[in-house]
Amino acid sequence: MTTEPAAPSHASAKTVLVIEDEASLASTLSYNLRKNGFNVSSAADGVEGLQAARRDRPDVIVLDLMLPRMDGLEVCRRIRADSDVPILMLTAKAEELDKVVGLEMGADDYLTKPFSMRELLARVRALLRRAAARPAGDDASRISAGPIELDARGRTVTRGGAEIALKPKEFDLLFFLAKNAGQVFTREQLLEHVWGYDFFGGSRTVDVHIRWLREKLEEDPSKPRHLLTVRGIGYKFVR
Amino acid sequence: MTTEPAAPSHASAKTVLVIEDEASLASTLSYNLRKNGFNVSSAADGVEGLQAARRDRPDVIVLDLMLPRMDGLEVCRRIRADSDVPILMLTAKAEELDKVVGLEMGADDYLTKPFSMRELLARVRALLRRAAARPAGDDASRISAGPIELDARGRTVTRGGAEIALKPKEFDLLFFLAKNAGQVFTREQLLEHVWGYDFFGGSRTVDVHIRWLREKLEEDPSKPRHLLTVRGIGYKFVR
DNA sequence: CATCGCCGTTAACAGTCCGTTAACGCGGCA
DNA sequence: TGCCGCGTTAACGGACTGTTAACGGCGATG
Repeated sequence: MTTEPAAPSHASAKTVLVIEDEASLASTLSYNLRKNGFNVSSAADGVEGLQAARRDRPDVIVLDLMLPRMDGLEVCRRIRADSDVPILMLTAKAEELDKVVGLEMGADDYLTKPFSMRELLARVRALLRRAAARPAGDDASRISAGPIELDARGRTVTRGGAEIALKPKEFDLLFFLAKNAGQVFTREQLLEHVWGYDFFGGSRTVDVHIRWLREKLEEDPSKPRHLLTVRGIGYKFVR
Repeated sequence: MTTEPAAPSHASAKTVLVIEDEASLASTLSYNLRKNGFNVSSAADGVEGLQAARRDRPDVIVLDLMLPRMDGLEVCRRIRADSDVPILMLTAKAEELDKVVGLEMGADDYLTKPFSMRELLARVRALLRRAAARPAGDDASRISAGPIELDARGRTVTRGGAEIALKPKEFDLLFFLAKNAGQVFTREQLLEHVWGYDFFGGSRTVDVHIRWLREKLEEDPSKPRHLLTVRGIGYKFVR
């Protein structure tokens, strides 16, 4: 992970996070982006990329589909779990389009290799314009429900101002449910969205995490007011 | 709009609406889509395209950005006003991307000319897969009948704003009847649609559930106004 | 490199809720 | 009036969920 203090950084300069394992491409991207006035940070595999995304809060992310340690789709999905940052995906072959269905995973745009720097820059700029045009309060990084407040940026939860310590999975699950408040999800849906499409464990895991969340969030865990069971279906979060 | 009972839909040929003014491209698109098993309808300008979209209810729309009479963005926006049909936009130059911001307008994907038929087909298929994967009940998920309101996403029912607790089967049965309001169903039909084709129990089960629903929904359960008996046939829901 | 501690997962058990069925009563229709 | 269809109730058995605890892995830490 290279977090070189980026070149001449204007106050208005936007930061691009490049997640790309192929060294030559990564440096070409960084060079050209910097030359065009962007701050650039980079990561060489999926896990580092995810960490960098959460830490650096870039304005745009350029994300390769094929990555060591965690593939691009999974990275994309996890970033999307608590951020609306525009994501431009890079795919090696047109055939991978089928796999991408990337927009479904939450990517905002994609490019098929090989591509010109000119095109990449155009798309990065387009994504930034889009993001700028988006209403400011549209940021889904903060969610509140009664006395409970969620902050995706710091991954913190407070109830009545007091911070509540949640384990990573607990936070992910709670945040997903809160983001889609009012909607019921089956255990399988929750596993797919929160745990990941490649999770093959049993669905009772969800129950246990719900139990723990209730213990920490609900006034009376045996009579939950927010994390509700929908018998025969699954769970939902209500404000 | 057909009012048949919503039954499991079998796989059938999907319809693509092509809205493109350039005749040679339009016919190439139609030819290739048909060759690949799609039904194709087409329109040569924006106004016709919008009409066709509303009339034909296609499964996917391929929409050129530059069109006579009404441009693609406007068509896209108007289609989105009352439909979630996937839209694939075609742009003449990469630079138009700037203008497109197409996804923001509600398009689901786009292609820059020139493109290969192979790529177009891949993207059309990807859009169809996306649409198919989208949870059913994602639209038409809210039904109201007088003071009674149904929400499929949260599986909640309210009467006059107050939430009514229903058991899983009760909700399924009510939702099915409400979705097909005005139509009479025999007990066997209800068992097939609500319980499932593999249910082998007796039909009196339906009666009991109707009874329970009346108890919870009707002002005077002995004189139901919504859940009506059709003697000798079965039941129906009226608004 | 070893150890510790945290977290996620799983299994097991208990309790609750729900769906089904049977039985009886009532009312309409022939 | 007799039969058939429907309303109504209660009870049983099973499915689903709540709850707890133990296990194993993984990263942190020294």
